[in-house]
Amino acid sequence: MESHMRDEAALRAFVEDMARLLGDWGFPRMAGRVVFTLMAADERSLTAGELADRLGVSAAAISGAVRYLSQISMVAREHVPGDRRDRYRLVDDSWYEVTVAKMTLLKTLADAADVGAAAAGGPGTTAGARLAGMRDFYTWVQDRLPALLDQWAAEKAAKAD
Amino acid sequence: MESHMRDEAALRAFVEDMARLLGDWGFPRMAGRVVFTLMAADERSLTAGELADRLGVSAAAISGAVRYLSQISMVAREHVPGDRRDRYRLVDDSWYEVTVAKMTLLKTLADAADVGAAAAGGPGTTAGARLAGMRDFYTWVQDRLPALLDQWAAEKAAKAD
DNA sequence: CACTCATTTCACACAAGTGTGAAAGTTCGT
DNA sequence: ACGAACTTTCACACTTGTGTGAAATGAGTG
Repeated sequence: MESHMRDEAALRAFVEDMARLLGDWGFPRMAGRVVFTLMAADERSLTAGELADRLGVSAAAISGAVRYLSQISMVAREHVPGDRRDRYRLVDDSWYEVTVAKMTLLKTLADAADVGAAAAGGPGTTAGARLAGMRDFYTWVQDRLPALLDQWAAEKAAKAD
Repeated sequence: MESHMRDEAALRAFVEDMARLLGDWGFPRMAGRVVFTLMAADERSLTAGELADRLGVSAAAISGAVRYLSQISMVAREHVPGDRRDRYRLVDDSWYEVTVAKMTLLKTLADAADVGAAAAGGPGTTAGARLAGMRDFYTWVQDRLPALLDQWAAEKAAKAD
């Protein structure tokens, strides 16, 4: 049946697309490739060698990428005793986690805007009022995001029944 | 009164911080500096020369930045007749607009995930199900963002009464 | 302990982005 | 039309990120 056929060429293109997309957003390209190779894998985990093979890149590139991804808790390293190879596994819902993590940017923006508003002379000045407005917007959005994400989790759980 | 004093040094630091922050997210640094110099200005608009002076950068750098910012509709160029200098003004709520614009990324991500899910063999496969989950998440968030932003606009309008 | 396979580190090449100075192009006032 | 003020374009230097091959390190096996 067609719907159960893996289109390897299309998947490679997909991985590359996503890596480029994340790359535009400041995410290291190779790390993006690794994440989406794992996403696109039917196996639960892959070795560094498998990742290198599927991506056609050097072992060194994989090494750097998985180190980065481990640090930010996006992949887990599984050391199987009795095997020289480490296995790498995606942390559950890692793209969800990434999204959440990226949202800390909102707090950073809000904080910076607050500092700027004060430096501009407070809300009594044109610039101060403008920067305070920016701060309020990002603060407001940030405050409401957790509830939004909870709602997603709840709907997903309901669907799974 | 202290609260009406501009702290120029702190504002320059603020501008640089924000530019670096946006830079990490794929936004051109100099364009970021220009945006936040305008945000931090009490004047409604600034000339290229004023921007260059305040930032301590070359006129060429300003030229490139405002061209970029005009293209993405973040600053408006105001050509005052009888004056050789162009004036640059922030489009209202431009940081809000930027945020909204960036959210188109969610659709791009969802679309790419959909393609990936199909290439992986559909929801019957491990990878296909995983990618479909990613697609569903981004689609869901994207669907709910407009309402969230409308709510902000409504609350802001209510406060302004 | 020596052997072998897997991973990491390192120096390098290559590509992309960033900002500058100088020259060229525009626009207004006279 | 000329000159002055302002802006844009261009070639260059500098920095940063990216991935490679080769050497070094680490881990299991006989």
